[in-house]
Amino acid sequence: MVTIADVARHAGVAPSTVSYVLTGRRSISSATKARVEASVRELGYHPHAGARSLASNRANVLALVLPMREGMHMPVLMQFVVAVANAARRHDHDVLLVTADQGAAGLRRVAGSAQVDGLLVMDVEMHDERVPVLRELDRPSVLIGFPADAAGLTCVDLDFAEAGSRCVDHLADLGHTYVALVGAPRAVYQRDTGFAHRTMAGFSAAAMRRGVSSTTLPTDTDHESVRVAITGLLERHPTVTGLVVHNEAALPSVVEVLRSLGRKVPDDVAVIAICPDDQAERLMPPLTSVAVPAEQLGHHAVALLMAKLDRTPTPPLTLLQPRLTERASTTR
Amino acid sequence: MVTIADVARHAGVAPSTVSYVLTGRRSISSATKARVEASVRELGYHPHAGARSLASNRANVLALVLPMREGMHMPVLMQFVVAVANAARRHDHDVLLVTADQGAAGLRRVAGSAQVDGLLVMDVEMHDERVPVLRELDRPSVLIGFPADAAGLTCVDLDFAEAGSRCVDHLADLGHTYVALVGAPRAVYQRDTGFAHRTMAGFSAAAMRRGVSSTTLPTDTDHESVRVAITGLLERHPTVTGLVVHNEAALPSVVEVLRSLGRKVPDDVAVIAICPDDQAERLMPPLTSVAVPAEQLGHHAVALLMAKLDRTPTPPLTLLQPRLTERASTTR
DNA sequence: CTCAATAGTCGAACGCGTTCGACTATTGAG
DNA sequence: CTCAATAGTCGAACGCGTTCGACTATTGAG
Repeated sequence: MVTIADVARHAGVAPSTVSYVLTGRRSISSATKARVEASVRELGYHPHAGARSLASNRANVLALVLPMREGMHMPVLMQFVVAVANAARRHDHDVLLVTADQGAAGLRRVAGSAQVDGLLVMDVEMHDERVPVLRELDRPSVLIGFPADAAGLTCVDLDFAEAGSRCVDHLADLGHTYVALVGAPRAVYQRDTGFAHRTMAGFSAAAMRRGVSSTTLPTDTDHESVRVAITGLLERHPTVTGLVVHNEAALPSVVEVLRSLGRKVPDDVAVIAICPDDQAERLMPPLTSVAVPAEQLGHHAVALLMAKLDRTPTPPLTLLQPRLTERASTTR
Repeated sequence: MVTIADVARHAGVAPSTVSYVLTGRRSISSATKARVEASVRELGYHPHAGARSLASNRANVLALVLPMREGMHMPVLMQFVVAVANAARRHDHDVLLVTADQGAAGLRRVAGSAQVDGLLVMDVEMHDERVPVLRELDRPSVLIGFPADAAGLTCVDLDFAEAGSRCVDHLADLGHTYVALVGAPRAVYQRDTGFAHRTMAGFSAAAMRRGVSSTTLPTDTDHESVRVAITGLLERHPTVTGLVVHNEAALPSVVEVLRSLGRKVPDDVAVIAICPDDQAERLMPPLTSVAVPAEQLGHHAVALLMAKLDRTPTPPLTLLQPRLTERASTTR
């Protein structure tokens, strides 16, 4: 293994000089800098991460804490993970995975051992056992999603209330007077998942504001449950002409059930989904949708965490604005 | 921050004794051990990861190298990532993410800086630029999937040839005499992705062996492409009565196109998918399927890598056997 | 031209674990 | 009972970077 001493010898300078070239913490003459950089390249030198972390008190690693529960929508999750890893690299940091089932102890472990400089916590719930732990850690963190009590924390998320509201506005603009929200499985609401609640709140508030009638129903993801739910919905509320679906996994079934009931999309029923664009595009007809901007969220979360590491002040709460894309499921 | 010296002082022993209690590398009297462990708990001591890595030459971190290209199936990927992270924890290791776009340089960086003890490389292609790099690294690695030249490497994967073959056998057992493989997008075959080729080879070989006619076609994932492909297939080969679909993203569209063409599943056309169970269950009718055992693959890959770290001999090639689950799409 | 400030470089100390050799006390074989 | 082997513990050295203080050479202000 090549050490900084080898590089120093090769370049004819002191080890500390090599360090200053690499970290840029003191000015170095351009001649020396060039010589050292050539030696680094020639010897294939990579600083020992452990030694660096020990000496500098910086690991250049961020923890990415994955969601607690199953039933998360995998594609969005994965997009997010990749976005975070890439954004971190652009800031010269790596990403260490901490999975759900390690719980709060996992956070204490990676922070306590100085394995990471900061933490990114995904899919935070309203009453999340990890939130108080984050507060007591000596390392900065950024939450994706936000808990009931966000005091002293930095949170970032899609503005789901605005997403729900935007969907209703779009339908109201098209002349619909009775709209329904086909939501996440009941369990998601029961465990107080913030984003599901916020979508619903935005949806209902916009319906009030626009003077359109509205109803909401939680929906499981298996085909039979969706069939029962949608059939029941249209029986109880026969004049509903617009659906907002905030349940990625149930989406294909919703479309299929409408067809089997003889309801044409968009002529009889207009449909808007809150889901990734590629999924909306793949269905028949392609669905008007509001996308969860996983990549943008990931980048933003990393940027906030890096700012906190630099002790730059950061806003406690960032809400990304949703983007609605019109497709065939709402325009006749 | 609490150090080993603090713990030693608190327990009234030498730092080295604390180290021996924690690592178990020398025998310690149970009285001393208990006292040290109590001090560790009381002080909330976590060994500094960098110092440990520097002193012991072991980071207790594995690199997980994500796939090179887009178009991977996200849910399976994510399942795999989580399975790897959990399995690694059970062996007292953490997982560092290395994304595709870092390429071979990323592997050199994390290995060269001693940030990781070993590497897990996902979705290896037949001619993968990362393979020669893995060979020259001084750290062990395990590949998921396998390249054309696997000499000196350890690989693990689902036996996709057997998966393709199992599907044909199932259809042949049910009396089908003409079967088609609806495969991945053409691009996947063009870039020599091993698993797609192997499924096709197993499919074709089994058809020969069983004396059933067969055809294969690559398929893009958007609805329109699937419609064109399936319609064309059934026009050119009107007596095809069994489809094997190895393309998760196209699956909903395949089912939908068959319906729109008036072909009943399973009465007119039987369908078997190679896809995760939950997806097969969610479609209508639920599909007979061969699952990609992401979790099992993840565990196995980690177990192999840990064995290599312990210098235990490991088989160069491990193929996990596929499991076929019968559902409504093949039984009348 | 003088003196303070800055640029550039070095050497030593330090960060926090693990490991090695040495030592004492205990155990067990004969 | 003796002596070798083992169990248990300690202290020092070590791993490899970064950072601090010190020093020299150079620059720039007046």
